[in-house]
Amino acid sequence: MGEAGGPATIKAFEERLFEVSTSLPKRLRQCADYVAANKDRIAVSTVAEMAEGAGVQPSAFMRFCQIMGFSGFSEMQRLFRETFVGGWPDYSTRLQHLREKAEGSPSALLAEFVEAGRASLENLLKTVDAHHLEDAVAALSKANMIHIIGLRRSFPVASYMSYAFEKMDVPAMLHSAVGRLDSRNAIRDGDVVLAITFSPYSVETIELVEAVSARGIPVVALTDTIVSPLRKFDAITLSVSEVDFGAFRSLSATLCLAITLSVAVGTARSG
Amino acid sequence: MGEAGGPATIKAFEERLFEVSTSLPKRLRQCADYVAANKDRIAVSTVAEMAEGAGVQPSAFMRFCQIMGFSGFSEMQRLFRETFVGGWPDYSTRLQHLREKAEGSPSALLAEFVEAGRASLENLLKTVDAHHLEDAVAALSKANMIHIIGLRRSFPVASYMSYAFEKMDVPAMLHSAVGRLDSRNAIRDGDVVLAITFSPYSVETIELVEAVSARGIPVVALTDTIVSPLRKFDAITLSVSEVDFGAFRSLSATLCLAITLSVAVGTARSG
DNA sequence: CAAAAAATGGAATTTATAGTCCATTATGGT
DNA sequence: ACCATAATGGACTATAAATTCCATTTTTTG
Repeated sequence: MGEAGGPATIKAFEERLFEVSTSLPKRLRQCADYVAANKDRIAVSTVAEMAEGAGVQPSAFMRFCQIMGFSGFSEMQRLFRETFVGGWPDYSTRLQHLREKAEGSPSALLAEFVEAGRASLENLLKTVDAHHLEDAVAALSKANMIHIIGLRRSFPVASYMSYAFEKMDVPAMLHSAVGRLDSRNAIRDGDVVLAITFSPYSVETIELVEAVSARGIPVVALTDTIVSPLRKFDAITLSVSEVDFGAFRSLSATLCLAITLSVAVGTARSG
Repeated sequence: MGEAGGPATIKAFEERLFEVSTSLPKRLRQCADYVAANKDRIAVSTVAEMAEGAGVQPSAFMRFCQIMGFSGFSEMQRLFRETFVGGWPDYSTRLQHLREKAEGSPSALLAEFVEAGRASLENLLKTVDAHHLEDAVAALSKANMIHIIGLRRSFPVASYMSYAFEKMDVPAMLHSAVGRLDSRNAIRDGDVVLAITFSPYSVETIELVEAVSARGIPVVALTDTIVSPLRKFDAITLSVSEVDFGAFRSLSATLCLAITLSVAVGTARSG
């Protein structure tokens, strides 16, 4: 205990965490990352729980506490328990509070979007058709190459899937329409097109689907409702309905479905 | 009520507390009063501390817990600790199990991602700093031009914000590094840079922030934890921690914050 | 490529805390 | 006022958690 004692405030704690985080071996870095993302849990967890969360041994977590400047876990925990005072109402109380009291402020807006996102996610589970999802995974898994098209509002989803496929060594090409270059001739037999479009639907996407569909190329479509124009073509359609707030959508549900599709295809291919 | 276990929710706890409070001897009533006024402390205190606060012996407090329907203090405390962290039992371990368990079933995978997304959203609401958010909105609202940079995994977020700003007539430029063109000279005095980066952090983004930061251009950063390298620079930092699956994140919380920021800036400018 | 240093995992140990028991004190009824 | 009953305080025990130690593995360095 010759140590003058570790950080005395959460702010100091964060600074120390950052300072230390640059030069840390594997396991201790895991501790740092987990702690950074779950500071609120320190107050109510045991070393064993924190260690498990970080995916390390309790003793490793202890070493981390010491590196942070504390004598051990208990001392670190004390900091968080004391700072905890009376704050932290639960989720629903806080949400309500933000909505009413902070009306017009960015925080209130955040509360609305969070709520819309949550509702969309819950809805997604109810509406997604398990068979269609499996069919989509099967089709994409068999493809020589996956051609992803999604423009404007759908572009974030398309680019995200492109990133995910790349990371999993799934051959995929993102059709981004940069410079109005049309790359539809890159689509060959044995390939599959993954089309993403939401109202208002991009004509470019519809056109592309129409063209490849006529050639007998399988199409998997990620779209909003059943009335989507992509329905006309003989595509495996996955529909997501986002709850929107004002004129904007948070895309939570769509991205959730997108990542699921990506990971499922990735594992199906490697397995 | 069967002795099979005490109240399972905070609400049930409060009801039981009220129900019981009418017929209680002196010391136990002290316990009830103290608990009613300090519910939040239960999660982070020991019996001894609670007893001292209530002005009774630890054994008296134990009896109180039993009268409330719990087997002892630990069981009562568990209720409060769990509702505090949101009820999720160890995500990283759960997702690890998912690897083996949900293989072959895309629907199960979807359910997990939905759940992860929901948890991330709840967590976002709890952890976002209202002041930083307001500062970020203020800074971006004053900008002549907003320069958005976000590569790889962050690119979907960057492109989404770019789309949203465009729709709201907010002057914004997406720095996409297409063709390795470096457009940092487009950034002028009076502009603001909005940098988005998540672990593993893109060097291009860090470099850009470093360069413009030195020139005195304000930077708003959207990043994951406080360990992010963007911390070094004098930026307004908004951090989001997303529950991830291997190398993948559903981005639900991140996009939610992104759209909030966009809409807040959009309305602040037009108002 | 071998030796040294650092990092790690797991078991052993220590400490703190919850939970129990019983003698003593207060309370209410006859 | 006395007995019966309930409530209380404090010491004791069991249990769970924090912390330490050391053998083993991994990484670095000459």
